[in-house]
Amino acid sequence: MAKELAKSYKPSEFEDKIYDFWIKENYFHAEVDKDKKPYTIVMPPPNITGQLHIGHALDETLQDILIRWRRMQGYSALWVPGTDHASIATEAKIVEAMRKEGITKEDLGREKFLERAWEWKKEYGGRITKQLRKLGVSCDWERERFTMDEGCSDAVKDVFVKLYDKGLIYRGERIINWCPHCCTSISDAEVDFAEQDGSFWHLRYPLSDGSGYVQLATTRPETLLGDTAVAVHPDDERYKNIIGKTVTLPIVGREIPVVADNYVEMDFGTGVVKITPAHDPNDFEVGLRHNLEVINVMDDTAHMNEKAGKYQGMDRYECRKAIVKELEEGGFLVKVEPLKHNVGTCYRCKTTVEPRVSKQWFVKMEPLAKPAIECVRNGQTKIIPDRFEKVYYNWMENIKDWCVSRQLWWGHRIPAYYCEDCGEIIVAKEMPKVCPKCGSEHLHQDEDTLDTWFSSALWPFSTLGWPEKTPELEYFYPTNTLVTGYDIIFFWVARMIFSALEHTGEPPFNTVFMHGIVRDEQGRKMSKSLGNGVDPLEVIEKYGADALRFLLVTGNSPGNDIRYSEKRIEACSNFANKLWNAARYVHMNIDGKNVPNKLPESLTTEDKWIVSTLNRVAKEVNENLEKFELGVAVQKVYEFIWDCYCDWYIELTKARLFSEGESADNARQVLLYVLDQILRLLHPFMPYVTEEIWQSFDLEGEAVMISEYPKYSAENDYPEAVAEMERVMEAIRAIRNRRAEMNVPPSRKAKVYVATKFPQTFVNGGQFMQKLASASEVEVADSFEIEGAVTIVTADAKIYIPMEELVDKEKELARLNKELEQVKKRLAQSEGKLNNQGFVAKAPEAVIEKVKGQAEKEREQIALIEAAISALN
RNA sequence: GGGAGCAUAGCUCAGCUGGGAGAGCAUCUGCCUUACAAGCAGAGGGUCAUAGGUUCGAGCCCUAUUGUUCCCACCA
Repeated sequence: MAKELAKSYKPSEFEDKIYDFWIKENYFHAEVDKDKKPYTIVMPPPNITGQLHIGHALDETLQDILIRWRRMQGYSALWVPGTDHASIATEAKIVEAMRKEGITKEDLGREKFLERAWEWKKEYGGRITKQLRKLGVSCDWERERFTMDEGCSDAVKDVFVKLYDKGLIYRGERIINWCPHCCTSISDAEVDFAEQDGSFWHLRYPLSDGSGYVQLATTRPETLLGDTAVAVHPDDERYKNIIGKTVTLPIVGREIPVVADNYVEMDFGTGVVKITPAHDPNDFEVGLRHNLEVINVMDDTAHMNEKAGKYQGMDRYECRKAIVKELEEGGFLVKVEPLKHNVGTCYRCKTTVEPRVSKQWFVKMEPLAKPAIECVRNGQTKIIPDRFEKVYYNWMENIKDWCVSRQLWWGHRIPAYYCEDCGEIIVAKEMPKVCPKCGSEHLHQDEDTLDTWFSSALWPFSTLGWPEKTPELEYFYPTNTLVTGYDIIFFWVARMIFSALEHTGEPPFNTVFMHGIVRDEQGRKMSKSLGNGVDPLEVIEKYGADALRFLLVTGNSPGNDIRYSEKRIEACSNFANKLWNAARYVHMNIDGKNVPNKLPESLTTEDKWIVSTLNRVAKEVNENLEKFELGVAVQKVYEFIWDCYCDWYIELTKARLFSEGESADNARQVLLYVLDQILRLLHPFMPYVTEEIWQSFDLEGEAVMISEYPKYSAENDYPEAVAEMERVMEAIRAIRNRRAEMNVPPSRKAKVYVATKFPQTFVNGGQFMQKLASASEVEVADSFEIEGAVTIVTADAKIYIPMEELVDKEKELARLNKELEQVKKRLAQSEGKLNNQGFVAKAPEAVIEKVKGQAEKEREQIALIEAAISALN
């Protein structure tokens, strides 16, 4: 590893090298270790079809921060990576590729198709995990899993069989959402509703007895071909007399009944609804209640089928046009009005879904949902932020059965077998040799595969070896934290919870840490169609992974969206550069001097100040991380490094390092010690640059990533030194402030007189005032009688700077008066509180004391300023 | 129709259990001070959406209103 630091910070020159080093040393690997406490995260498996996008970057960064932090705290920290087979998405990609070659799935056949799919997986499946590595993720690659690997597939079969045996999986003919493009059923959760401009066609259906007609309206005239009734509300006086009669379906000529059903809203439209049980979920329900015939008029691709008569072969939208035309010609069309309405679309391909009756496998949800609700309600699993618990309950409490079968080939084939002779259905992990009922050898497996989410639902335990009782499962399960976006609560989080409870008897994780999505600079969702996506790999190339990670975590609060901006990432990169240069400063001062990495015996006030501040920051950062306030934690680390260490402490050491001796030696030790602690504190957030810097020093241990994370220690807390240092710092700031206001260049030094009740503090601090406040000399006493000087009043000191020619008496008076006003205002506030009976009676003691202290300081300041004013007059 | 989030400096956002409003960027001023000009030192800029309420005390808690984003359900 590098033993010296390059002149400038160039992340691209060392990030890959550092990652290889970690891998080579096997630091990411976690073992069952009874001497340590386990900490486990399972990675939400990215789709094998996927390319790394900024959303992954956010998700992985948050996980990596948590896992690195816990690892450094001494946990056996396991982060299980893996990928998802993504049945629909992957199959669609492969089919598309084949289409370009002019072949279809059917041309190839199932076997050959799957061979091709596995080939594809082999070629592209590793792409995304390679990209993940660029981010610096410290997951245990030895334990990488795939949802279709042997173990996960076994878990899937096991679960399916168990649920079936318990009666929680059944096969039935129901109305489901069908995607005519993907040619498969999809679950309710996979339907996205989108508002579309449509039309409302008002139609007239003649009564069969010739006594008139009923008028109704529809947004889907083509489904008329499948109508098997019209419905009215049972209490609707207008239509009481026609209930039980029949109407004759225009064009088709079929006689269909008028039924009465509560589903119809009297106030909407004409109060008459056409009923198409095969193509509308509500109509399907009505159909069940009235024993209506179900006539499916479309095929798999939403083209009209033989039931559509002369319209057979037409696409549903062509058919719509044709039907409308014919209705119009036949005098059945009353009017057309424009209408905005919500249309269900496939979440993968955005094609309008076609509700359709078909035979599918379902998971019975109610019995599974109950314990899953309880598990969150009683706090076994906590969702952060907790507002998402409401979303979770809402979904779980209104859940419908889950359609899990898919008419796809790529995925887990349903372990159900049918006897061709007696029709027996056998659900088992392996195909039986003969039918257990009739002994026939003619069996075949169900053609369908399972919803991708069926296997993802098992991910937290299937990846740890379940259903085998592995040592890993025993030790690392239940997992600790699940980090994911709020957009997949239903798809994934909810399903993992009920699956885990059902199959392992325990919740899959104790905390769900939700994050938002990454938006562009204008706050828009990043999407392919908008072309506003940011490629994380390009960002890494340009600014480094550390800067990207830092961007994603700063200002991040649980559950909230964040915006990406070029400006912000520059700021993050500048921060890494700042740290880099601070490290170079330390090198410059310690190289070749054999500086031990520990605190020296005797510490100066500024040493104690920086050590104490570090100590307190470490305490707070740990607390924030415990509470998943990662954005707050990183902010504190940032401020400590930039403001405390760089802008103050390093500057403070310059005076000491200027002259050699014990004080200089001690300063070197403190500089190094604090830098080491800083690198550890920052490491989970910016792993690469901290490691590169850490390795450039000769520190005890192998790597910062496996060093111990800083924590609070009482012995490193020096409250008095902190108070003293702050007095001096306040004075320095005040002097700088005045000089800046007066446009005095730093090169122009001036003698400084400090009148104070803390003489020793300012005598010690004098050297800093010389260095940092352009003082030529500092004199300290109880009081001074100085004419014609600039007067600066701080809480603990009255400072005079004689700069006669620069002092404009009028201006100085004006400034002092302004300051006097401000302090008086504050005093009035403080006294107001103290004179308030309620405040004194009810406020906590500490708060009252604080206000008293403030008031006292303010009175002193007022006296000092008034004295300065009268001295000028 | 039901629910949730957000509204704080010109911009993007923090603000932990109520106890004297913060950062980054932008703007302005002065500095190449031997780690860093990707920097240093300063300055200006806020009725914390509006109106009530609770409290000794509200950016924070409660109610209503407005604007905005999102989720769920879905009306034919």
